[in-house]
Amino acid sequence: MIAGALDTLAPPQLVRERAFEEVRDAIIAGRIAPGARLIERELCAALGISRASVREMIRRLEAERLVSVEPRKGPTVMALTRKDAAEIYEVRALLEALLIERFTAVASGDEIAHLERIFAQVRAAAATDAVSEIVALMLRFNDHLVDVVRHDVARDLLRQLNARINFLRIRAMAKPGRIAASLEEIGAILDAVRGRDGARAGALMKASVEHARDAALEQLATQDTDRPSGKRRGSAASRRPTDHQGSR
Amino acid sequence: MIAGALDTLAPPQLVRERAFEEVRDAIIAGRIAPGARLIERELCAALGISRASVREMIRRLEAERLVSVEPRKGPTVMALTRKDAAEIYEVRALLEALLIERFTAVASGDEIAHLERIFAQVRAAAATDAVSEIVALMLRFNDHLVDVVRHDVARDLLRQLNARINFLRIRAMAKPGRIAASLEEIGAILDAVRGRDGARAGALMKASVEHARDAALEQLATQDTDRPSGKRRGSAASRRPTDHQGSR
DNA sequence: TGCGCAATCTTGTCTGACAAGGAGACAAAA
DNA sequence: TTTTGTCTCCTTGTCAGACAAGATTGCGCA
Repeated sequence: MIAGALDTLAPPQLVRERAFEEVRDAIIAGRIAPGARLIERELCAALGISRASVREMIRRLEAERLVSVEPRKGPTVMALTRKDAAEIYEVRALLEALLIERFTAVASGDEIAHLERIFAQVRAAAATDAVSEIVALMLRFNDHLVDVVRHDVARDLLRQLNARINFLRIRAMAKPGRIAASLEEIGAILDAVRGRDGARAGALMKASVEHARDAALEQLATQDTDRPSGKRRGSAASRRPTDHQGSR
Repeated sequence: MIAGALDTLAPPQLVRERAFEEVRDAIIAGRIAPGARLIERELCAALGISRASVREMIRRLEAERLVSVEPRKGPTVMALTRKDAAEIYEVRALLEALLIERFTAVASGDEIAHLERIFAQVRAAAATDAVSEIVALMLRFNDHLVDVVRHDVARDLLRQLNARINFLRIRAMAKPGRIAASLEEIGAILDAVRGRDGARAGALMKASVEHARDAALEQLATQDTDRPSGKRRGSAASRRPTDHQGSR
């Protein structure tokens, strides 16, 4: 039996896939500003691919709500409204609570130890104030939960939601005191996990994400204009041209 | 000032949009069998559109998990595994509980009355055993909740999840006794809503969806093969050709 | 019966084309 | 000066056709 000794071969990367990942990453990292238009020609030139492939990629960005497309106007990078952000955090709270609760019920000692190892990395990153590093590690924390719990649906949904708020999470985490609060909350969650108290771990997780939401909304409060209501256009970022320089 | 007197015009229906809706409806209604391959050329012919449009539509079906695409093999209609179904119901339970709880907190008397009117329609349909009618009305029940609560994120996610399990819901609802049980549960939920007891309404909703899940899984238990594991192909439906006859 | 190879499909990608909707510039009219 | 009409340019939506390379299938052969 060879199974286990070899990894399955990575399927040949399709042009449209790589293009999607490239643009998605640029959007969630904020390298393309919210509100910026994505013009097919420019994408073709920047990525070196044909319009057909660009358009297929855009359909996917659209379905994942990373861009919004108005017919005959083309896609613009989605600008997160305050309301969207609040809703995403709410759903995240539910899903992550579910995951940690399940995890507490089914994880082996090793798996819990691995979770704690990730937490240690988060703390290490926190010591250096590497904010986006911290957020990235917290995503790995999540990944471990879904890996263990094997909840594909929750994983997909969280991936989608996290992509939309990634930038906001980083901004929120940069708030003074936020890192320390986060660490403490996660510590408490891990205590509950160690004590195999799933209900408690779930409740703590839910509360933790809701705190994160509050911090994020405060960040947004200063300069966000709730609903992009009808007529008004050109709110700062939206007329800036797309910015591809960051991508290889 | 004219604003407010007029509604914004509906955007012109794009070919790719109509095609998407057509195929999506065929899939969720089961007119195209799970596992069936969707061949581009056949879709072009059946829908009377070009390959480019077909391919853009497929990207969206893919993102919504209605088809799964393997590179260079093309899309096949997603076959719901037992595990997927269980997970979808779990997330649905969380989201719908959230919605009914919010609804209970914010709904006006009129809005509650409208919910009860929809429930009356469900009961009417139940009297005639029109199973798919019942499920459709229950979706409208949901729609009313999200309309009132205005939770766009939850609405999107539920729409996506419901599309994937629609067919299963219908099958589960056909089980003897299931309709009566459902009606009773919804009745209890409405009582809680009327009494403005959000926590109770949420808990009842969660339990109700979980009951539905159990019924659905029983339906699936009889003939489902959990994971489509690697090599094995051609499990009954998957070699059946696509079936477009139902669509205009 | 089982295997290997060639013929046939099918997908992935590119190119080029064209109609029609949107946006901005500019001139004419009130 | 503000409003309206017109023109031009840009961009999207859609189509047709082409071709390489990976998948399938069926057939002949052992």
